[in-house]
Amino acid sequence: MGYTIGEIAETTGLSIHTLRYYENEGIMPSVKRNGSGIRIYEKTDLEVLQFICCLKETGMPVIDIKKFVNLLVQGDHTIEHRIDLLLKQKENVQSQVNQLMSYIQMLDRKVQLYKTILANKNECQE
Amino acid sequence: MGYTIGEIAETTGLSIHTLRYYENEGIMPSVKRNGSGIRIYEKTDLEVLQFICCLKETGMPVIDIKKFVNLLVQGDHTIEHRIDLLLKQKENVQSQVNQLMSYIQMLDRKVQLYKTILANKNECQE
DNA sequence: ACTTGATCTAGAGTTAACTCAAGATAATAC
DNA sequence: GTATTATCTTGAGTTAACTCTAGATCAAGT
Repeated sequence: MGYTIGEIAETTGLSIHTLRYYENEGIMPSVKRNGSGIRIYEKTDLEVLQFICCLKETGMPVIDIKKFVNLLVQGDHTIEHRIDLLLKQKENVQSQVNQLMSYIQMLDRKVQLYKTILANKNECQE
Repeated sequence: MGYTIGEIAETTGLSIHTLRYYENEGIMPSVKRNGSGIRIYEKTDLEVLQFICCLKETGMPVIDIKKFVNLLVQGDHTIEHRIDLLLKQKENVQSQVNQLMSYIQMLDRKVQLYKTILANKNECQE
C-alpha cells in the first residue's frame, strides 16, 4: 500500500524534482514518510496531485493553487470557500476559451488573406 | 505620420522596455529611425505588433513567433510557409480549447461533489 | 537657452517554475 | 554482504520573458 516518489513521477509525468518541489512549496499537501524518511504516497495523494495538475493546466498560478491546497488541508469547514475559488477559476477558463476561439478566427482570416494574395499572384502569371 | 515608442506602448499595452526587447530579439521586425536614432513606428508596424500579440496570447512561444516574423520580413515568397505555420498554430489552439473545456467539466464535477458534501452535512445537523 | 520629459544603448536584475548537483542514507537484487 | 539503484536534503543553476538602471542624447515648451 502506497507508492514511492519514483512511481508517482512515472504515473503523473512530473519529475521527481518537481514532486519534491511541490511539496516543499506547499503546492501539494505533505506526504507521509516511512521510518527512514522516505515518502510514501497514498492513493489520495495521487488524486490530489492529479487535480492540482489540472488546475495548473487551466493556467492557475502556483500561488493560487497553494491557497487552494491550504484550504484543502484545513478540512471540511473550508469547502464553501473552495467552491468559490473553483467557480472563479471556471469563469477564468471560460473566458480563456472565448478568447482562444476569437484567435482561431483571426488565424483563419489571416490564412484567408494569404491565400488571396497567392491566388492573385498566380493569376498575374497566367 | 508615425508614432513614438511611448504612443505604441500606450496603445498596445506593452511596456516601452518590452517593445525594445521585442525588436532586439527579432520578435518584431525592426522599426525605422529618424535622423537621431529615435524609433518611428508606422501603421504597419503597429498592425504586425498586434498580430504578434495575438500569437503570443495563443501560447505561441517567442522563438516560434521569431520564425514567423523572419518569414514575414523575407517577403511574399514565404507566404505558403507562413500559411503552414498559422494552420499548425490553429490546430494547437483548437486542442487547447478542447482541453480547457474538459477542465471546465472537471471543475464542475468537483464543485458538484463539494456541494453534495455540504448538503449531507446540513442533513445530519437537522 | 534652459528645463523637463522622452528616448537611446548596454547590460544587470527579476520572477515563476522548475531543474540539477553533491553528498549522504536506504532499499533491492544477487 | 556488497553492488546498484532509489531516495533524502540543502542549496545552487536554469530558462523564458521580461523589467529595470545608468548615463547619455533628443525633443518640446517657455
